[in-house]
Amino acid sequence: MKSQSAEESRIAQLCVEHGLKMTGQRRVIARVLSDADDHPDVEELYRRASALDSRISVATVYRTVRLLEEKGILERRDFGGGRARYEATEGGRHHYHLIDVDNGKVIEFEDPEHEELMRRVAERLGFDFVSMRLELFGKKRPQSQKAAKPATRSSKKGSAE
Amino acid sequence: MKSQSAEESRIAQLCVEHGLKMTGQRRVIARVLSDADDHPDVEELYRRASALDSRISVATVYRTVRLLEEKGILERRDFGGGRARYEATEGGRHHYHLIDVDNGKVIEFEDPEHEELMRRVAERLGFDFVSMRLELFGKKRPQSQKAAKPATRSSKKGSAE
DNA sequence: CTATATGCAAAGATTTTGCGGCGAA
DNA sequence: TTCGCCGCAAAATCTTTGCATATAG
Repeated sequence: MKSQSAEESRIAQLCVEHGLKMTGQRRVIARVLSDADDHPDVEELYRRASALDSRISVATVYRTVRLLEEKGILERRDFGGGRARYEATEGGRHHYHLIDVDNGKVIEFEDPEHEELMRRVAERLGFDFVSMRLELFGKKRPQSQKAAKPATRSSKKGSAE
Repeated sequence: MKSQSAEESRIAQLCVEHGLKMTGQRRVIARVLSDADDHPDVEELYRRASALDSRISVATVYRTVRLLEEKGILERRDFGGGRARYEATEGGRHHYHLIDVDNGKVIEFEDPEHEELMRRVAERLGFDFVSMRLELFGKKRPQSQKAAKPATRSSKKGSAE
């Protein structure tokens, strides 16, 4: 969802700043991550990366997301379903996730005062705030339309939201 | 959290209320869960349950926690490390978790106004609040000795907390 | 040139499931 | 008696790793 240009993607730049070698594969994965505005799991990242360059293996995707997570460039999410999902770390404001318990859809929302609140909590407990994870689960309020689909717990091929 | 008596554990009672058969194994697992004041993973639950009754298999533990989670009796947590951890759903106030990024220790904290805040967020987005998950990651502040010591307990490396 | 990365496949780790037998209600 | 539950082990997932080769810096 960002610059489709030929220049380095935002995440590729971060990789360089962190002293990582920019191989072809890594550059492609970085671009996929930079362009994503959802929360793809490894399988989905692999699919998207493969579409751009077929010389990429899943192992590399796993190694890359792991590395980027360690560097703080990526954040891992768990929305249930057993697979880790990733999204780029944001610089300033964070956003959180509301998961529709009926269909697993993820809605992002912001809450500016939230992080400040958590910083204070951390401080009160004697910690420096590093990051946070907030997931809200809700049921769509039945005001206007469609009946909720059964809460399918085993979405094998959900890909991303 | 601690009725070591011969009567049904709190969770066992909930099982009955939900129409589940109370087999010997299930009763033991229910007791282990009722007595736990940490966040055991399946392996740890299996260990504790086995100590009370050796005729229990891991498969049953997996099946049980899954069932109880579906019934809303248990909540699954993900503190990183790849394994799901469980804790009993609380009736009234909720507590949240602060994870020490340096050693993985988990500290519980409360924040009464928090749930109300989240209820309002959900409402604003057109949802009814179902539940939430909040994990805060922090680094222990080295400086001020007077920093409030966490009034909660923490854990060990391997199995639970 | 050397430290990193990668592919591939095998190994790990965690969780689920098929099936025959058992037991709670 | 009936239907749910259990143990066992195989299988399904998801993720990591050993090793030989390739390549960025």
